[in-house]
Formats: sequence, structure tokens, C-alpha cells
Amino acid sequence: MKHDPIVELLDESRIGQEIVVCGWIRTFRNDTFIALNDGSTIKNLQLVIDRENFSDDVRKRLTTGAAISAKGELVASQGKGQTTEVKVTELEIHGEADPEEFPIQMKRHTMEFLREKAHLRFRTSTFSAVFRIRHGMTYAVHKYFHENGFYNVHTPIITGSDAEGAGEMFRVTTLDLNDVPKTEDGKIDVKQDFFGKEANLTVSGQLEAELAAMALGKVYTFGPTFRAENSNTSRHLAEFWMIEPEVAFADIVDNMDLAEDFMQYVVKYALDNYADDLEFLDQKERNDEKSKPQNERNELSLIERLKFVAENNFERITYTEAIDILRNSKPFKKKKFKFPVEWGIDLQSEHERFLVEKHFKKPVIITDYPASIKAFYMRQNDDGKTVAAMDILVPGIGEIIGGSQREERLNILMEKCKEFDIPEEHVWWYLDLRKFGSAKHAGFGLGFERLIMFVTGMTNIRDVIAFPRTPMNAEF
RNA sequence: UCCCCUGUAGCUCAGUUGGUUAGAGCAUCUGACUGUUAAUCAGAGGGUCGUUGGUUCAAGUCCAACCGGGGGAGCCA
Repeated sequence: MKHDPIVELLDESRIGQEIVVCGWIRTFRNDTFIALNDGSTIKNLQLVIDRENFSDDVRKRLTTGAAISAKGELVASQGKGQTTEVKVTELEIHGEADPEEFPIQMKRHTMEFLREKAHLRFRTSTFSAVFRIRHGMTYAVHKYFHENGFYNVHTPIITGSDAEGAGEMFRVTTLDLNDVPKTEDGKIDVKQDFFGKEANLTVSGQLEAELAAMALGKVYTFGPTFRAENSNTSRHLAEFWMIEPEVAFADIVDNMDLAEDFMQYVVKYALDNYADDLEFLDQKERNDEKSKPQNERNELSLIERLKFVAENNFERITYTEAIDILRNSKPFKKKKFKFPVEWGIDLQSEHERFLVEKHFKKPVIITDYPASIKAFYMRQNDDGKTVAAMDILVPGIGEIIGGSQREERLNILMEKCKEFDIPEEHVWWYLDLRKFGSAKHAGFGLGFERLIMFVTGMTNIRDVIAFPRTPMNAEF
């Protein structure tokens, strides 16, 4: 059915035209006024039903959630809440929504309740705003990389490489689980499986992206990623989307510059293109925070935070400097930290939060971590103790980006494999890259959902993805 | 996986030291009103108190196990 998106009918320029709209009823007030939403904008269009032209029977079926289309003239509104409205002449009800059963009402629901109604939560203002912004961020990611000379690479979702050490993996198999073929010594006979070897869902496209970068120069991946960790937190998913740029002839500083420029670009894109949705989420956050104690509220509003990030440089410190700051901090001296702070140990959430939310109050890039707490492929620094790693931490979410300059020297990488107990035959292709035209290169991984949390102000990662996959949860 | 909190109407919640027939607001239904803005006003219906077992004359309330949800931690993006 040919029809006009509501987003185009809200300002005065089309007043006087005959229009057709389709959408879902948010409320039907006073037996006369329909608030209609079609997903093209967070705002509703008001339809005015002349009671004399529409029977009681028709009006009775106009309930919250029903799908309708309407034809009529767009006129200047007589009421105060909107500039335009539709004087309806024809009305069609496509699908009723039984008010006794339809669970979504024109009032506040908890995020937990809506999470159980995953098929209907798109109909709410909050989630439609989140998913419009999510789309915009997807577009902004591709736009940024395309405009900066990067090529998108589709790295495999099913992978035979298992030495990345990035986390627990989901096994992929076509073997009959009720009758698994065994070898003579009682182990699973993987030779009979689909790929003739163990296969898993990818935990990262990085190693493959490196191969592409060392030919195409600048590449990025943007795809689904799977971690079979039993993580029950507001910032972990079993299935999430990750963005992984990889750049040849780049060092750790180039990498930081790229990450910061990228973050500022996509945040600015949201501010410039999704003002209505952000305004709504900004207001929602203020309302939600009214019930919280002062010290748990954000000092800046959502939109103020985004503007701040778009306009200010990130703080850059080394791991060693971070340890010094922590050891000289008030909470350390008053023994408020639960975990010890000393050079060589990994930073805990409480330490990261102090640095980002209390000390610097802005995104922080921490570099040059001890080699022992980072992955085997990260480039060893000249001090022999640290590697050229970088994590970007943002207020409220924590780690949003993790990256590094990669070890390009074959002999050092081979030593690292030994140290980390990674058999060379598992990563021969990755090592080969260092044999033939090796060069320094760097990249990072950015959790897309964590970016969406940051941009929308949503506090649970399950509420920024349409169908969250978490332990014991895959209903839809 | 660990620690803490929590589960009462469609939704959000109250329910006292265990004690009659289980409470409110919103939603729903009926009626009134008719330029409303989460419309308003009057009335009505709506409950296996997460599940199972236990203590007790008596359990929404106490105990145990299990199942869900939330917050925090670890792992990380």
C-alpha cells in the first residue's frame, strides 16, 4: 500500500494535501483522537475521527496496538501538542489488538518486562528509538571506514582456528549427539565431522583481518561474534557484533588516533542525525534517575555526555602511570579498593571506574600493559616487560575497545607461542604472514552493543540488541 | 560460576510480631462527557501470593530445595 511516512507529515509544509498513513495505534483518546506511530520517527501523528462518520463498532476496534491505515487531509492542528493532524475520511483496520490481552500500554514498563516480550518491545518508544539509532550507528561505521579508505572484509563465522585464547567457544558439529563416533582410544572422532576437524563459531575476526590488511592496507570487519562464557552481567552477550579495523604500517599511536577519531565521528553522527530519539532517551534517563540517590546519577545528561566525547580529546596514559595514579588515590589510601593495586596485576572494574568516572571524568586510553596479562600476538615493547596494547574505557560501561600493535617479528612471535602453549601447527598461516613481507601493523576490536549503550544511555546490553543471546536465554 | 537482593491482579508495587473475606495506582470492562495530549468522572470484574516440600491449631508472611528476574564480581568487547 502506497503511503506517507509519518516523519514527513509532522511539519507544516504538507498541510492541505491528501495523504495516506499506515501504522499502529498508541492511544485512542476521547473517542476522537488517534495517536499513530509507524516507526519512521519517535513522534506520533494525530488522526482525528469525526464521530458522525464512523460507527460505534469501528471506534470500538480502535485500540492500543491495532494496525490501521487512514486517508484524509493533512491540516493544521487545533490542539496544542502538535502542529499537524489528519482529518480522516477513510479508515481501514488491518489487524486488531485485543485490549484484554495486548500487554503493551501507553505508560512506563520496566525493561525486564519488555525483554520477555521481545516480539512487541519494538512497539515502544524506547526500543524504537534504540533500534533507529542502532541502524544509524551501523551506517555511520561503514560510512566512516569507507570515507577513510578502508575495505570491509567478511571474516569467517565458522572457524577451525582455536588458539586465539579470546574465550570459550561454541562447537559447530553435524555429528549425531546421541551417537557420537569415537576413535579407538575413546575420544570423539572429529575426522567424521563435517569439516574433518573441530570447528567453532568465531570469537574474533582479528587474525583473519590481519591477513587482509597485509595486502589491502586498511580493512575492517563488522560481524557477529560468539562467546560461550557463562557471563551474567549487564555488559556481556553470548552473541554480539564486533567491529575490528586492522591497518598495515600502523603503530600503537596510529591505532589510538584511529580509535579516537572513529569514536568521535560516530558519536557526532548520532547527535546530528538522531536528535529526536536522543532527546527522548535523554529525558527517559532523567526520569529513571529521579529514583536514584544523587551519587549514582550521571553528572552530565546523555546528550551532554555525547557532545563532550565528540568535542574533547581522550586522556592517554600508560598502564604504569595508571598504577601510580591509583596508588596515590584517596580510595587506595583509605583502603576502599577491594583488590590490590600493584604493577603486574590486571586492573579491576573498581580501578577502571575510578580512573574514568572519578579521576579523569572522560574516556581514557590505557596503553603498554604487562605482557603477562595480554594476548600472545601483541607487540613486545623495548623494555621487555610490556606490550603495545591499548584499552579504551568510557564512563558507565568500562572497556569499549581493546586493541594493540601486532607482533610482526617472526622469532619473537614464535617464542610467544611457546610461552602461551600455542602449537605452531595451529597458527602456521598466522606465522607465515611474518615470513613474507612482514611489516608493523595494528588494530582493535570495538563491541558494537557497548557503543550503542554509550550512545543511547541504556544500562543493560540486552536492551540494545533485538534478540539478546545470554546463558539460558534464546526464546525468540 | 560466586556474593547480595527479589518473585503478590495484565503492569508497577504495598501487605505489621504468622491470625477473619488479599490491597492501591495504572490497564481492562460498563456508563457519562466530547478538541483530547499517558484525556477526565462514576461504577464493576480481575489473584493456585514463582514451584515443591517442611514447621505450625493457623503460612503471602518462618525454613529448605528448585526455577525465574535484578544488582555487583570474574571472563571480556
